[in-house]
Amino acid sequence: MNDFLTEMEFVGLTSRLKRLSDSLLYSTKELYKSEGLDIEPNWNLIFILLQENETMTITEISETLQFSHPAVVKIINKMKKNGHVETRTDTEDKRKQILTLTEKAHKQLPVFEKYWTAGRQTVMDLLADSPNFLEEFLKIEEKVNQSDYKERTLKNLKNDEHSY
Amino acid sequence: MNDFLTEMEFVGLTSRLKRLSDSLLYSTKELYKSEGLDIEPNWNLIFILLQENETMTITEISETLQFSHPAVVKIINKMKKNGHVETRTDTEDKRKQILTLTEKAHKQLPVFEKYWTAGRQTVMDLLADSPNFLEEFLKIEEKVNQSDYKERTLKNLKNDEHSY
DNA sequence: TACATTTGCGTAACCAGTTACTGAATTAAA
DNA sequence: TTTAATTCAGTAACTGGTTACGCAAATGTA
Repeated sequence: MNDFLTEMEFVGLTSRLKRLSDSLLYSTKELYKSEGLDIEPNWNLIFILLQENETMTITEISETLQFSHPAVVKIINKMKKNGHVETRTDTEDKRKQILTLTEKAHKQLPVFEKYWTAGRQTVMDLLADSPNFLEEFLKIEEKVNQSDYKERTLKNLKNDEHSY
Repeated sequence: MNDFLTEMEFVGLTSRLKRLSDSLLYSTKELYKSEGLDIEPNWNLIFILLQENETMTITEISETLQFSHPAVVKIINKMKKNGHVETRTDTEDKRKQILTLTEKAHKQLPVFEKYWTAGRQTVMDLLADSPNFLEEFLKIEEKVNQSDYKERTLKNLKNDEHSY
């Protein structure tokens, strides 16, 4: 493959992560498009949540997925436009939007699920030769969560200065 | 942490990859901003390439980094605006833009390199408890390169249908 | 009870990438 | 040698995410 970013080892990792994540994203979009499904990547997560919980609010979803709330607003607006999600304002707390799956969504779910199952299988295939990947990836996430790139780098910078 | 995406195992992986990649990206931007450096994430890759090769074209860089060429055009335009890169059209092939680092860039490089070294140290720290990560990540990249998510999922879909 | 603070969510502007298209220069082929 | 095909780079429009800001509703407090 002769990949410059791979040769860079630690330096290239961030870009490689983005490259892989983008590649999966665009490929998923293409898959749905070519198969004529009017859904998008990530929607499966919302579908799963709304199946499990019946009703949820924007904030609940954004906290569960650890997305910013405007991101969830955008996704939900698209799903409303496509007729997969309905909203009504909570009568007790009029700030809240109660989200539910529509009849149409429930009807189409079995079809969607075929694709999601195949997709899950793909991820399993991709990970087949990388038995420690999920576990080690989680460790990285936890570390970043605990202290992010900026904090860590500033600390390293300080340490380097002291080492004269 | 109680992360829904992690609980989803294979289903959540794509989103987790994006989450981590975004987190690193935004954190890097913030670092440079807070330290008053007028550079951006990824520019280090261009700097390294232009140090190693003296001159390169847009296409050469986009192939080396495996970015689309419009992405490189955008980055280079910013770097030109900041006075770190100069361009001139190749006299032999007037389509090509010859890119070089400016005097200013060379002058500032030692400062930048302090930050890049500290950043590389951060990535090493993040990977410290994940000794197989780079190796296994590479395997995933190679697999995706060889046959992407869409292709694999369509194949899985077909297999599932046959298994009635 | 009035007022300050917090919360929920919508909008705007931005960001780093993508694909699709274009035009000009080069190269290949008739 | 003319014409067709390819290549290089730039622009436009879009994507899924982000932060920053504002408004209205709910909650806490003097």
